[in-house]
Amino acid sequence: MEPVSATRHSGAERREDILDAACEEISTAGFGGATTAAIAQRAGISQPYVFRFFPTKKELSLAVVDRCVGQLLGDWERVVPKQDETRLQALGRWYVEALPSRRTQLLVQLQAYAAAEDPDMAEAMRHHLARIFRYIVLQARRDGAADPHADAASFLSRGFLINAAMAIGLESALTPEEWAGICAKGEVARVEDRREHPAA
Amino acid sequence: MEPVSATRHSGAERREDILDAACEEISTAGFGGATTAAIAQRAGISQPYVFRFFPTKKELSLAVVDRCVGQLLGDWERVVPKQDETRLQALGRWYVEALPSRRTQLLVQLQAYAAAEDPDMAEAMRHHLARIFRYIVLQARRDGAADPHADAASFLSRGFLINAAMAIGLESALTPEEWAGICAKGEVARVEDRREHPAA
DNA sequence: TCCAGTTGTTATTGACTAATTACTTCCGTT
DNA sequence: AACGGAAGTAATTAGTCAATAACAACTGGA
Repeated sequence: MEPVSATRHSGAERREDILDAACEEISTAGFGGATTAAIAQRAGISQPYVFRFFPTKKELSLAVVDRCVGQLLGDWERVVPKQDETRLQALGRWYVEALPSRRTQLLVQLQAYAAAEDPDMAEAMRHHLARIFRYIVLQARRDGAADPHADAASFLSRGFLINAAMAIGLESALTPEEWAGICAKGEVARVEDRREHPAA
Repeated sequence: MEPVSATRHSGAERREDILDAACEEISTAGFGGATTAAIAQRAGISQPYVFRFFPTKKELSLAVVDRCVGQLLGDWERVVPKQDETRLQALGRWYVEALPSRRTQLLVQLQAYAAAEDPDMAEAMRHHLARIFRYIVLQARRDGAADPHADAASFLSRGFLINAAMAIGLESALTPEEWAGICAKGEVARVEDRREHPAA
């Protein structure tokens, strides 16, 4: 199973390690706050070695967003609707079910919108958002939706709310029913009747 | 009109100046990226003087989010529904119409979700999100909505999408009709049929 | 006029960070 | 066995940033 050497990896492997580590760091610290030192340490390499694969931090950043959006769309490709379930419903169900395991992936995207002061990042996100929107519209169309664009926009909106709520730890501050209410398009639990700091 | 001295201001005035400047800087650079030097320069004072009013950058940050959320709710209080318009529809209309003038205010909130690695910021945003959600539910209830929580969650979701889209400059990359489609709950224009980089 | 409180600045520091340079270590090939 | 390329590190640097300390100037009142 793979080379005997425990330390030396191939360039391609290291690149993936770095991207993995960068996703983790960026998901919490943001694109500006994540340091190449922390990314390197998490990847198990020295800080300067990062620059062997990505000439600047910015190129690494753009590679990270591209990867996360690609993973999201890749995940969605593999979602199969259950019986009596539309494609959009299946995507929505997956979104909530896979939330814990895809936390990093989604938080990186939130960070990317926040980092849009950089024109290159903004352009990248316009591109990626168009990709995602396009995919959702396609599925809505296959579902035979009367207004695929409206349904897609609503679906997308809910995703943004969920991402933001997840970022501030609302899922662990709410009861499962309340959290399900936030995620669902229909029923929503009575969040506003709780005390101001439910987690305290 | 006010003291003759062009340079010296009262403490209360300076505090407001600093908060104004901090909002501007944070809206683009983020909470981590905004520097006290840039904030001070924008406010027309020296960098160390900022710390006379806010002992740490973190306290300034929390004051900024509190201010922006307060402004949003304050703005909403002043919205009056037109004829044949529900309260929620009026709030939504205001949101889109006031977008250019309230850009900073809304971007700061996006930045706040991204800065939620800090537990204090996360707790503050849970608190603020609850306030906002509570207010929307109240209006939906007054409208006689069948499911005020569901309507409020949908309304809130749309706001998150709009904020993120605004952050990446989607409004200026789209035709007015397309942009209106993103903002509206009903009709949505065919964004996905455009070329990948519409602004280029 | 002098005092005390408020307004404000300059200079500095210690910590941190992206990026560069120069060097070393390992492995497959001939 | 030795050579060339790939994998990887240590040391450093120039710049940035939040926060502190010390000092200066203005203002209103007794």
